[in-house]
Amino acid sequence: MGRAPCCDKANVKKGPWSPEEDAKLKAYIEENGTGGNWIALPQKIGLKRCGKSCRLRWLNYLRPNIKHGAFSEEEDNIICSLYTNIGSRWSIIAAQLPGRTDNDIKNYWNTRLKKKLLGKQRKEQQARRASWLTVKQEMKRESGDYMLPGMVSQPPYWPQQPPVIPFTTTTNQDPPLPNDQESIKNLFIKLGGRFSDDHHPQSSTSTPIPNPMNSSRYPLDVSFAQDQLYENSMNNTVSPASSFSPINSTCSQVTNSTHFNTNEAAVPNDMFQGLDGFTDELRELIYSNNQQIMNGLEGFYGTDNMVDGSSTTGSSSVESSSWGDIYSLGFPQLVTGFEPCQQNMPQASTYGEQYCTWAV
DNA sequence: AAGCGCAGCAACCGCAGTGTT
DNA sequence: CAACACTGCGGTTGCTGCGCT
Repeated sequence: MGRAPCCDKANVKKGPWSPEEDAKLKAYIEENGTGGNWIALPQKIGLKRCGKSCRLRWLNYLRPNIKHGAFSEEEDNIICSLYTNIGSRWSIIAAQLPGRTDNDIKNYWNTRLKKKLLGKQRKEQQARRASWLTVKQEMKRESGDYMLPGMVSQPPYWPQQPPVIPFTTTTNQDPPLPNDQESIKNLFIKLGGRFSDDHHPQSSTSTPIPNPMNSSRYPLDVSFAQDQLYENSMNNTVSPASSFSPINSTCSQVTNSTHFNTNEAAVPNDMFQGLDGFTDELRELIYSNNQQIMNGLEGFYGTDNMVDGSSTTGSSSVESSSWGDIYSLGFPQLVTGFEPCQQNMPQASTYGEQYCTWAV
């Protein structure tokens, strides 16, 4: 049994609003407010409109300070970044962009941004494929047929170098575009986040970890000792996901805790300080979203594979999720910070000191 | 100039969550 | 505590304008 309709559909006007209707609605709300009852509102002012329609018209068009027109580069970046972290929570994304409505952002994403980013991604995939073929030919030429039986001839999914986790639309191979980096940084600053290149406080309980990376490429103070991670994972006390990811904890547990597992993995207290400035809601969303991804990864890899990092088909699990191709675009995610660590685990000892830096 | 296809945007629909009785 | 009313949200639809042939 469905819900009763919110209004008598036979007696309500549908379609575009006329200037007269707009004027009536605007004048009434500016004078009296909505009265907390949208359903009754159209009758009060003599509009043959559904209350929901009035609400939508007000929120998306008539409300003061609504910003119409082209989106800026910074707005693009914010939308993309938040979308990859929290998904299609348009109202929350809109809350970060004053003057923009959720409907506006949704339309903009569906009609332009999505295409723009997917086009970019396609180009990058082609470039990667081309460069892999070149490398493969080069290696063949230099050392003959080096493939052992059973080895899979395919491009390595994981980067062999410590990962760059940019706040941009670029892939992990590309340096972040300064503007993108800057704009997202501005958002985090606006939300109260702290950046490693703002200042470098070491919390009294944190382990001083030398970071070989250029800090400007790792905007948040969220370093983690990868060797330690690997050891803890191999000890199999807790799965890697639960051992150091915030996703199995509440925000407060994460931000207040020094240890994420039972094996004395000293994780700096400020590991997730970049999230401090987010609203609780936004943080919860980011955490829970990444938990979903991680659950997906665990399901795909199996816990054992996640521990020993032996899976060879990792890329598809994320890319085939409902989040689709967008996830491989390289926007900041907790999980993408995690994945490269997993990949590098088997080589961790050969790298010596190697660190996985998280972008949030 | 007319027809067609496409992109962008406004508006609608239905479900889920929350408050009230 | 259940039923109902209302709001908020995200997905989808359909209209409109523009460019191309």
